[in-house]
Amino acid sequence: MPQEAQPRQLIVEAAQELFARFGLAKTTMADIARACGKGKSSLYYYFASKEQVFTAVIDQEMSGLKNSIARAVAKADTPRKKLRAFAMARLIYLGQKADHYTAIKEEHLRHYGFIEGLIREYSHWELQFIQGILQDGLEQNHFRPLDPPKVARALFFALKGFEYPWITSISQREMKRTVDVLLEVIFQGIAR
Amino acid sequence: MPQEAQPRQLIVEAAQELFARFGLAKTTMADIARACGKGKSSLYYYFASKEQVFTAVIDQEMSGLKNSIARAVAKADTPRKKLRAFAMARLIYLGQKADHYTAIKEEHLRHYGFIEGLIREYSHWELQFIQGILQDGLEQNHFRPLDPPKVARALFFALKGFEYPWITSISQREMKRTVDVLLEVIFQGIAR
Amino acid sequence: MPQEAQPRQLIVEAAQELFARFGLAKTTMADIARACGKGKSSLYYYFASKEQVFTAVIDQEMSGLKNSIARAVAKADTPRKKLRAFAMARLIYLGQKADHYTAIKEEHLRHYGFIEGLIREYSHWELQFIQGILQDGLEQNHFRPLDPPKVARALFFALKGFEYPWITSISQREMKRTVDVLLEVIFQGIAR
Amino acid sequence: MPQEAQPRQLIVEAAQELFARFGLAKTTMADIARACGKGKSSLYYYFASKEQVFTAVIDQEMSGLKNSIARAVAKADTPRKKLRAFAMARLIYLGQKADHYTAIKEEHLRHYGFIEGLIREYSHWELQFIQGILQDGLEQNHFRPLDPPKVARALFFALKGFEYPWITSISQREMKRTVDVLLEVIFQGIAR
DNA sequence: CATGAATGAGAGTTCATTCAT
DNA sequence: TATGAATGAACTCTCATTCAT
Repeated sequence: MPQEAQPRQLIVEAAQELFARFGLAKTTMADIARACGKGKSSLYYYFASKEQVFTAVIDQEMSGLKNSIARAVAKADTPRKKLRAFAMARLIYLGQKADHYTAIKEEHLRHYGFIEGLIREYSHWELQFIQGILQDGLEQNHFRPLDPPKVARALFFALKGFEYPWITSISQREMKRTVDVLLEVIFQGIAR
Repeated sequence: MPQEAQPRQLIVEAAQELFARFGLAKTTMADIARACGKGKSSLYYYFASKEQVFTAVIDQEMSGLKNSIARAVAKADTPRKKLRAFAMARLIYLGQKADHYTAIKEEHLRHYGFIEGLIREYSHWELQFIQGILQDGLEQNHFRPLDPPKVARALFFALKGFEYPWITSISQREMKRTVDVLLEVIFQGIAR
Repeated sequence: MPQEAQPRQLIVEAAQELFARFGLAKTTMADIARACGKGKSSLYYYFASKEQVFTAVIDQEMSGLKNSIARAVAKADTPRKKLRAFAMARLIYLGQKADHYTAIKEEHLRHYGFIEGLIREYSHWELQFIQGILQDGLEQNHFRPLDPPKVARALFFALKGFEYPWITSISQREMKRTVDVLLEVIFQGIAR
Repeated sequence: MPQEAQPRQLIVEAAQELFARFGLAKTTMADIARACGKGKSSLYYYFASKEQVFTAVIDQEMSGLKNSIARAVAKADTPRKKLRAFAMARLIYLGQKADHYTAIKEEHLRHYGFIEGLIREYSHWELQFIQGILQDGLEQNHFRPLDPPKVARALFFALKGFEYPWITSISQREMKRTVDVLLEVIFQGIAR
C-alpha cells in the first residue's frame, strides 16, 4: 500500500502538527500547504475549507486516542488496573503527540461550533467507557455500592483536568505520579 | 459616584463579555468599540493593543475568582466544607460569567505567551490554597496521614476538569452534584 | 509578445509614476493597485511590502539612468564631449520621467535605510564613470595636470545639484544651458 | 527676556530636531509634544497644523542659513574669498545642525507644496547673493568677461549638490576639500 | 493658556477562498 | 489531479485633529 502517497492523509498529518503547535487561528492554509509540499489551492481539492481540515485532524486524533485507550485497558485485568490504564493512556497519548500540544486539547474548540458534535461524541464514548469499567467492578464485587453513571461522570471530569499540564510547569513523569495519587485516594474511597 | 463612567473599566467589561463569547481571535477591536459605544481608535487611548485589553480582562477575572473563592472558603469551618466551598465557588464563578464561558478558560492562553505569567501565578495561588486547607485538616486531625503538596496537586488538576462543562451538555446543577460525588469519594479516601 | 501583460512590471510602472508624483509616504498601496487595475491585495502576491515595491522602482530607475548615460557617453569622442554627454543624459533622463520628478531623487531615501545600498552603489558607479572620463582625457593630453579622483568627486557633487531644477522655476532648456555654462567654466579651468 | 519660556519657539526647536532626524512623515505631533514637554493638543494652540509647524521650522532654518552666509561672506574681501566663504558657510551650517540632517535638505519638500514658496524665496536670495558677488568681481576687474546671472545660476546648482554628502560616506573635512577643488577649477575658468 | 479625552479616516498587511488551466 | 494567480473582506493599529473644560 503506497500509504505515504495518499495526499489527503498527508495534508491531515501536516495540519495536525501545525494546529497542535500554533492553534487553529494562527495556522494558515499556506502553512499547511508548505508543510506538505503542495500548492495552497491544492488543499481545496481535498477539503472544502480550513474548518474541514481541522475537523479531519480532530477526528483522527480522537480515533487514535480511543484506540490507545482501548488497547491499554484491554491488557489490564482488574477494574482498578483498568481505570489506571485508562488515565495513563490518555496522559501518554496526549503527551506524546506534537511536543505535548495536541489539537484535541485546544480550548478553541469551544468557539468553533462546527466541532462540537465530534467533541460530544468522543466525550460520550469516554463516559461510557469509564462507566463500563465501574459496572464490571461492581459486578465482580470489587467496589462498595455506588452509582456507576454518577461516579463515572465525576471521574470523567476529574481526569479531564489532567489534560492541562502546561498550566504548571510539570514533567510528564510527575503528572503520572499525580494521577496515581488521585487514583489512590479515589480507590481508597470506592474500593471494598 | 460615577463609577460606571470610568472608560477603562467600561472597555474591560465589554471586552470580557465578547472574549468570553467569541474568543480572542474572533473578537475584534471594532466589536469591543461598538459594544461600549466608543470609536475604535479610542480603545487605543487606554490600551496599547488588543493583547493588553485581553490581559486586563484575564487579570480582572482572576482577581474576581480569587475573591469569590477566598470569601466562600472563609465561611466554611471544617476542611471538608472548605474544600467543597473551594470547588463550588469555582464552579459558580465560572458558570455565572458571560453566558457560562469566561475568557479565563480560554485555551488560547497557551498559544498566547503574553498571558502565561498570569496563568501560572493564578494556578500557583490555587495550589497553595488547596494545600493550606489540607495542611489545616491534617493538623486538626481530620485526615489520615497524607502528603499535602502531592494530594493538593492531584485535587488541583481534578477540579480543573470541571471547568469544561460544555463538553457534555450538562446543567450547572448536575455539575455541582458531580463535584459532590467526586468530593465524597475523595473524602472517603482521605478522611479519618 | 505579451510583454506588457507581465504583472510585476506593470505594478512597478504604475508605482514609479505615483511615487514620482506624490512621494513614498503619500502614495498608498491602494493607489498603486487602482493605477494598475488590480486588487490591493494582489500587489502582495508579487511584493512582500510597500518597501519592496519602492525598492524595485528605484532599482529600475537606476538601471535606466545608467543605460542612458552609458549610451550617450559612448557616442561622444572627446573627453569634453563625454562629460557634457554625461551631464545632459542625466538631465534628460531625470527630466523626462514622470512629470519631471523621479523617485530616484527622493530624499526619503535617507530615512528609509532599506534603499541606501542601492544609492551607494549607483553613486559609486557615477563617480567611477566620471573619473574614467577624466583619466582618459589626461592620458590623451586634453587636460592640464589634475588629480582625477578629486576632480571627479567635485564634478559629481556639482552635477548632483542639477537634479533639483524645481527649486527654481526653470525650464529644462534653461537647465541645459546652465549646465553648459558650468561646463564651459570648468573646461576653461581644466583644459589645456 | 525669558526667552526659554516662549512656547512657540520651544516647539519649533523640538520639531526642528525631530524633523531633521526622522523627516516630516515619520515625525508625529505626539513626538513633538513629548519632546517639548507639552500636551499634544497644546501644539494646536500655537500652530494650526503640522504643516504649519514644519513651515515654521523651515523658515527658521532658512533665516539661520542666510545669516550664517551673510556674516561669513562679509568677512571676506575678494570675490574669490567671498565665493569660497559662501560655499563653506553653507556646508558648515548644513553640517552642524542635528546630526548632519537638517530639515532644509529634505527632498520631501518637493512633495509638500505648502512650502514651495519658502523654498523659491530662499533660492532666489541665494541666486541674487551669488550674482552680487560676481557682479562686484566683474566691476573690480577680477574676472574675465562673463554673464553674471548665467554663471551665478550655474554656481548655484553646482553648490546645491554639496548638500547631499550622505550619499557617499564622506567626512565634512573631505567635503570642504572637494568644494575647494571645484572652486579652484572654476576660478581657473573665470578669473582673470 | 493648556490639555486629556476622544475619534474619523485611513494605512499596510493577511488570508481563506476561487478559478482558469 | 493540481496549482499559480488573483482578490475581497477584514484586521490591527496610527495619527492629525477637535473640543470641553
